[in-house]
Amino acid sequence: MPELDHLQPLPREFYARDTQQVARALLGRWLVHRVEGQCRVGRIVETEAYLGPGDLAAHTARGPTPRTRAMFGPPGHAYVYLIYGMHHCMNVVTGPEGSGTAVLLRALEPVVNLDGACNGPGRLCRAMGIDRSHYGQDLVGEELFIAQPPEDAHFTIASSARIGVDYAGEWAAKPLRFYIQGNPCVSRR
DNA sequence: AGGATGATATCC
DNA sequence: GATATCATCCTC
Repeated sequence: MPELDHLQPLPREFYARDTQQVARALLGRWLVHRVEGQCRVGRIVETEAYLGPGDLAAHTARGPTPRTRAMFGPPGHAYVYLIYGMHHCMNVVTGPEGSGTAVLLRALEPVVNLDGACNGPGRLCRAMGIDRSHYGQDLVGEELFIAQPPEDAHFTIASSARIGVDYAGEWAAKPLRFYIQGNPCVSRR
């Protein structure tokens, strides 16, 4: 049983970097949600980078809208949205404020208190208990955050095209999905 | 392979 | 105000 009480949020500077760098750096770190008296923890094993206006696969491709306000906000906050009327997806906002960039969290390896599957962005949010009430929430905080795990395992990072963005023209093929090679919790494809 | 299910962006 | 679309998941 890991020492859950000692887990600390990564600092704002972690997120205020190049989005692809953050997407890679998030792999292997722990997503922590303190909710309903329990601490839910999953190890991030799959991410996708969304590079802001101009990235035709990004929600911010055509500039700010009411929905994407958080994604244009300061780094280290959550951008959560509802997709297909029933699934939530969680992103962490990256880069300088106003860049409209974020990293989608796509899959976790269960560590503590995760019931059911957590591979795939919708299942991840369901298992962690994340929904739109977390929209814009500061991840440099006590309730929902990302932490350095107590012990670091070595792994290899692989990349591929992002999933579900075939409509995005030449942006669909860019290798902006990152995952821990060989990890069984990575979503299919 | 197809349906669920509702918010959102973009049109009129 | 209408409608097409969607960074998905589950069942058939």
